[in-house]
Amino acid sequence: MNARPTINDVARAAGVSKGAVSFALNNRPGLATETRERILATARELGWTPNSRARALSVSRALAVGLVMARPPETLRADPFFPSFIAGLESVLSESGYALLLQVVPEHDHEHASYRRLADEGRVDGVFVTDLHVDDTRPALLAEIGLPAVVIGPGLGEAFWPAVGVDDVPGITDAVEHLVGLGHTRIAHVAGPSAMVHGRSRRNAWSAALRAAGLPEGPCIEADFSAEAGAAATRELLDLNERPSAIVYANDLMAMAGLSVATSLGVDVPGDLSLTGYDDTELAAYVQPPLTTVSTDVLGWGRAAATRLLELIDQRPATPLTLDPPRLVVRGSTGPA
Amino acid sequence: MNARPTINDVARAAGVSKGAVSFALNNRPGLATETRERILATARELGWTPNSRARALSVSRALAVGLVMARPPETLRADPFFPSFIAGLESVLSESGYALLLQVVPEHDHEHASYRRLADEGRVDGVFVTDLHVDDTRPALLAEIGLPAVVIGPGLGEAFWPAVGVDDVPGITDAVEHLVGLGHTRIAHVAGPSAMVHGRSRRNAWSAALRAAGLPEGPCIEADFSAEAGAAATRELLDLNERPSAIVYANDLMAMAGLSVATSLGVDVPGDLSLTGYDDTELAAYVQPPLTTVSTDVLGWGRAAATRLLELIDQRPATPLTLDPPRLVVRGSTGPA
DNA sequence: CCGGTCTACTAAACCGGTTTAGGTGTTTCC
DNA sequence: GGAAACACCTAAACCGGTTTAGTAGACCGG
Repeated sequence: MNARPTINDVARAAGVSKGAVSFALNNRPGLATETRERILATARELGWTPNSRARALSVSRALAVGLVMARPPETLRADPFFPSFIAGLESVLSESGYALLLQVVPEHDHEHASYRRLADEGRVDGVFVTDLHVDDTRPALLAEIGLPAVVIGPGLGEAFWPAVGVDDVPGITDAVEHLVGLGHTRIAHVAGPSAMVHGRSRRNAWSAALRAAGLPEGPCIEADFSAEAGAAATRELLDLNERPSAIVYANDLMAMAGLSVATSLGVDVPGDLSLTGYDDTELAAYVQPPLTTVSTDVLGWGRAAATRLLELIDQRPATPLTLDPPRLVVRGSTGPA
Repeated sequence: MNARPTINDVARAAGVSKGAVSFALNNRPGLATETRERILATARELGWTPNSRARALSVSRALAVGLVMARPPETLRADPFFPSFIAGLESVLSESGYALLLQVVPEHDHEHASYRRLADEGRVDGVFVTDLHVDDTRPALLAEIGLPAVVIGPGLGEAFWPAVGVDDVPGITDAVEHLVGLGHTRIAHVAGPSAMVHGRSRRNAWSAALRAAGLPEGPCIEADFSAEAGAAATRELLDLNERPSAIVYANDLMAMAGLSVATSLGVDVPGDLSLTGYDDTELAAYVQPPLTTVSTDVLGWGRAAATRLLELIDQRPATPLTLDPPRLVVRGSTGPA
């Protein structure tokens, strides 16, 4: 039944020692070419595959890396980020024989325990850290544990911490400039939580772009990336005495919810109000009017993050990684002021 | 640095043999209470944690299970299913000390190789199978390999294959009955791929519900669960000489895209046309009008699937699992005919 | 006082690989 | 011609647990 051949079986069949087989399989020097080939042939014949459990033990490596998602499932639910990101990670990891271990913890608090456990049990050789908070304590924890980690987030200098910079500044800047070009002067922002790095950085980018255009900072409402909060924020903005003529949202979900609110209040988009999102969700192109938004190369981030983490684990020097910059996709939700 | 204490260290510190420590930690009989407690105290003192690599090797178990997602990242992107499902899996797995291993393969073809590799390398003790196709060959493959597996999908008898039945019939039935109750007689369906089990089963449910109501089968267009296809299908339906007065979509994404198409064509929803979705995506409640849809307990499926798989792996008898049935959520997108 | 049973533990094998320390037999070099 | 160098391979230790076989000592009955 479970008679998967071991390295011992191969050794016996090839008439050599266990060690010789290991040498041959990892093509290390010290074997006659003829012997090496005989061993490899035997291994192939027997259908031998390495047992990663045994290997992991003997090389003191887990041959796996971890991704901890610390959010309530509800927030996770609509996130367009993870599936693509994971696909990107996987494309690199699987080629190096690494597996991806996933953990979901309901609350931020549990996350520390989660990382510690992964490390203590020797389940992973490194981890990815996403959704970085301002003053996040995880980097310190991971440094203390000595677990290689790559942070995925905007605007972190490589010097500060091994990170894959997912720079969202240019995307937001482009969106604001696009709106400015259309003649808008009152440009509002519906932000993500200011406690989160990517919430804050998008807000700062919006603010900086307005300043650069010589415009006053429009109203800004802090939300939490959810549809509900996006809808509420939009209602609030439309209730203002001096309505904004354009709103830059920190993600598509809030933008699409906002679009519905505007429509239901009889506000014409883009006639009376222009909207932009962020993420370029699949649905964004199919709402009415189609959403102008920022498309990002999440798959590419995944690949980059995985590449960097493997380099870190193997203590190789970091190779330069090129990430496609975010790209503004202009659709129907933005128009002249 | 990496001086995590091993069972040997504990043994030495407690002045006993390695085996005794193992006995104590797995509280097996054959140790004096006093000795056992001394060992446990020492282990606690030293901060010992089990090395799951070593354990995995010696018990010939991976202590991990796998989930293979075989879809192009684009399709994966907008899927509301996976994040919640994974959260459900994790809540059960982590309690049993199992890890979840994720694989993403770009095409369906690679999936077989993927499962085989996971099994051959001894990385997992079992797997979950989702997105079942009609005439899917994976169950046969997994049976051949001898890898425990749980299929997640609608309408599969437990007898046929260890499965967690995610029955979508009642949800679709409720939707159709709701529309019938509102006086609709021409009820169309925008289906998922008929090659996929959950595409087909939802279509059959729609068809059966109409028959039960004594209504003729309305037009049905096969799509692929994507926003683009949903929009196209809707356009096609609205172009018919005899327009349907209601459309039942196989998922929310297509329904929301369809809603936008209807709106842009000047068709009033729900005045001229009623629409229902499936999934109860976060955004569904925030489009205009809010989408009537079917809410499902994806988290619960995850928990159930994980529970069943662990039972299978441990060769324990299957406990009965209660799954919350899908629930129709009536919102603004449906109204009197 | 001796053989048998029971308790409480130890020693050692084992899981399936990797890696290091030898150990042959042949070649090389002075 | 003998020692050193080398190529090629084996034996055995090791990773950190689990598990089995075995043993020392206490206890018991006759």
